[in-house]
Amino acid sequence: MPEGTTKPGASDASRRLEKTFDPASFEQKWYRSWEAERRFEPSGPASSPRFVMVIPPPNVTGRLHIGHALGRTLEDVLARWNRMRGHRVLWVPGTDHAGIATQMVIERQLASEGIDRRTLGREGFVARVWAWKREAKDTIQTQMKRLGCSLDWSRERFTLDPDLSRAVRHAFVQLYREGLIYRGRYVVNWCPRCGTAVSDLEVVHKEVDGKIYQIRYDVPGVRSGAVVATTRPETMLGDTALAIHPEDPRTAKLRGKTAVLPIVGRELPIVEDPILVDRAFGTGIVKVTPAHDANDFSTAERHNLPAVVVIGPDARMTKEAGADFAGLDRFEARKAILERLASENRLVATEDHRYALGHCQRCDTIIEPYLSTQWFVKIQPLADPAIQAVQQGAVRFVPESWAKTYFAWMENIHDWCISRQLWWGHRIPAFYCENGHITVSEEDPKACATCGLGRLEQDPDVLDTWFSSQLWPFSVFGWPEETTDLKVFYPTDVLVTGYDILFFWVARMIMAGLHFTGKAPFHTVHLHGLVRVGGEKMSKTKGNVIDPIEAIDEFGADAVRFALAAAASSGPTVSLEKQRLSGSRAFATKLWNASRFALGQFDPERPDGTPPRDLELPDRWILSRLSYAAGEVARQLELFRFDEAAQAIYSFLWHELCDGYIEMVKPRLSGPGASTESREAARQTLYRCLADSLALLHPFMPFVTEEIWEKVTGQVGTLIVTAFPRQRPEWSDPGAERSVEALRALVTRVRNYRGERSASPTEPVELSIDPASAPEILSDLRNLSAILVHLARLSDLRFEAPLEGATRDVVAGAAVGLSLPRPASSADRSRAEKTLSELDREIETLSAKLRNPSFLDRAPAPVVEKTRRRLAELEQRRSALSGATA
RNA sequence: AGGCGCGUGGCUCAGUGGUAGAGCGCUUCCUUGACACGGAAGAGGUCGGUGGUUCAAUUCCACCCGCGCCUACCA
Repeated sequence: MPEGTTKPGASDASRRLEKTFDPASFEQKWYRSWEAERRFEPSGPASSPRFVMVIPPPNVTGRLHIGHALGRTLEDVLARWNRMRGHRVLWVPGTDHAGIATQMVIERQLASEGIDRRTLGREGFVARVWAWKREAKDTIQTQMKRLGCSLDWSRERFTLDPDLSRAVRHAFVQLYREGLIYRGRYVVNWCPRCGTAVSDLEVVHKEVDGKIYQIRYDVPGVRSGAVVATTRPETMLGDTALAIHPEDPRTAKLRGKTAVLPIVGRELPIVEDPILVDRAFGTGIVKVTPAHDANDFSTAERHNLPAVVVIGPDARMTKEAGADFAGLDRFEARKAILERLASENRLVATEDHRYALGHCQRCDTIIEPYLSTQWFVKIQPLADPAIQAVQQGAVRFVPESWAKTYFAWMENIHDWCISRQLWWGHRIPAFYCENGHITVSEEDPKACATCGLGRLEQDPDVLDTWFSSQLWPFSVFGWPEETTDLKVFYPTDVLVTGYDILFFWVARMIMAGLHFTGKAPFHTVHLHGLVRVGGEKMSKTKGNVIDPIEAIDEFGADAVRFALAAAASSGPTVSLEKQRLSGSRAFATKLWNASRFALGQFDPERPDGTPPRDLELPDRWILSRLSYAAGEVARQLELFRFDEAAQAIYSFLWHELCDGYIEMVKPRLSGPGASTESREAARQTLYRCLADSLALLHPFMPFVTEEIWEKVTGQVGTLIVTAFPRQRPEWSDPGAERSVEALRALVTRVRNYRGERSASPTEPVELSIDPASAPEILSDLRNLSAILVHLARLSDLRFEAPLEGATRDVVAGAAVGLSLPRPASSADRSRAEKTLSELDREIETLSAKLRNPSFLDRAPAPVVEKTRRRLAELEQRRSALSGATA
């Protein structure tokens, strides 16, 4: 096959598209072009509205997954759409150091080399992480460029950059001085494997099947002693009291007594505590282990009880646990203690028990509540304004149902443990002198602020990674400096992210933004769903992971983007199947081929897309539909309904433009009988539809639309800044829509009739339209008769009452007769009878309704009227059809 | 335990107080000068169950069943 057989006048290669659609051949070219033309930087007059987003900075732990691709696609759709509607758009890129997650990645790497991070030392280890970070950042950047993200790379940031680190330090110092950061000894969530404290949010609760043990403690003076229940017998070595409810008659005899801790022999006061003890549960007696349970810790504070740490940071029993158990792992200790209790006859009962147990979000190790000195943010004073901001509408969630979840969490929020016993992150700016004083300051202090001692040591710990992420919407612009960028681009407009980090990040950004800048960091939060495949979370073990780059290689970036946007409904899951990807690629191919056809019509002179005055019915119809589609895309995008917006442009382009309009006008474009004026009207209309479709689709499929745009308009790389098409009231033409829809219905009816009569598509069918029917569309139908004959492949079309023997029907209000030059078979007749009985059923339903007095009485008049009309239509069809079969 | 959400054709999902929609898949036909990653026609659903409100419920309410997710200090 000779490539590109030339048609007369079609020799200009710049106006031709290759026969095969190959996205890889142009994607990178266009991204480089946009970058070179600095299209991703905010531009346009300062008076035009701005649209600002910050990227949720991906962790520098590795590669982006398909979930990132979803979020970035939605953001890019918004960025490109707003750019095209004339906004000054800024979308800030960057990455997150992701303290614990990244440190773990490197530790795993080291482990595979047989190295422990401690042998490298803190500096050596951190240097190694930095080297990794540079690599990971490049990978991530390349991935986002492949996806087409129109991020302003000149403003790229990293949470450990010097200026962002300064923001972190400033925020810490400010909160400390305001009394909103404090240091203290409390029970925190401790991961023994990671060797660090974690926040409540980093603990994943999972149901486990375990046992609950009842243990008898001796109580001098009470023969039966005290039986307590526990799921964690190993912690009993750290008991410092028993607790009962002050109003529980069952345990009244224990009041004021002292119990003896088995094995250890320690005397335990029996305290009365209505908060800790639930009268309705178990024996009504609770063991109090202040060092290993947060509730017990606060109980101990209320009653002035000591805390004994019996499990160390490595989850092994401490010296305090006694010589028999010290050094044992916590679960080995449990076994040993149970054996001892059993041998002492103190184990009263062992029952199966299902309960929730905290696991480390990162490594799945069972979390140990651990008494240690940590830094905390006092959160209530920050949470209150953040609650109000959402209540008062300064920040809104889309979908709005997330506000409920937000409130529920914010209203029961606990202080935030922000210190981490890690090496990778922002070091806590607290310095200790030998006298135990703390100096907190933005610059490294030379001497203790309290006693002036010169020898200071900085706190070895780092901050929770989210402490810096919460500052992201303003730290990227140079806060706390009053930079120009901060003034111009903050607060931002929209934040797009998955709902899984609503608490981790979104809520904290709102709190931090309000506290540090006095402004909510964005007015709208769009929370999208999580990507699932076949209803399941993607996981490497299930082998259903879709890698975005592999998908782009296979289907093209535009198809990946379109599939993601089209799948992004308002629900909590975004279901992505491979078939969706191939379906989106087919759509891109369809656009490609339709454009090839159109380009063939635009020679030798390129139309300018100005529809002439003497438009014909199909032209007016498609422009009316185009205008509607343009309005619909914008309306849906306003609502963050990316799926509906994608659907609107999809069905216009494929079903109306390609299947409808192009097929209707082919004879006018290339047929011998068409007049120059008629051809010109079709060319201009086709050009307008194609150019506007490219623009409407560009936010979703930037590469292929830019590629075709060049061929269609002759402009290179300008689609990205072309005005987004708007709904045009002057193009709205309900009359043309009605007539052309009627035409399409007639064509379908004829094809359908061939099916009923088992006729081949080429068998001649005669159609007659009764001129007495449907007077309002009759003249339009006469105008459209050439198209009707062509599309329906009619052998004859007459505007007269149906002939004897024809199959009668009513289509779009017009009484028609259809006939083939051969008699109907019995099969044909039974099909017709089936249609009739279906009609009868529906007629009966409707007339029953209209016979119902309360329906007539209470239903609104338009509904009754509509029902009447529908019934009349059905009866008309019925009598037409039965006339033919009778 | 509480909260939120979901249960619609084979699959994945939209949607609405007035006799159900899309994409994919399936069946049949069509290699017609843009496109077989295509065109045409078609089959396929008591909208989880039971009650209630209503002239009318897939849509609103209650309860139940099933499935997710989030939050949670019941020893």
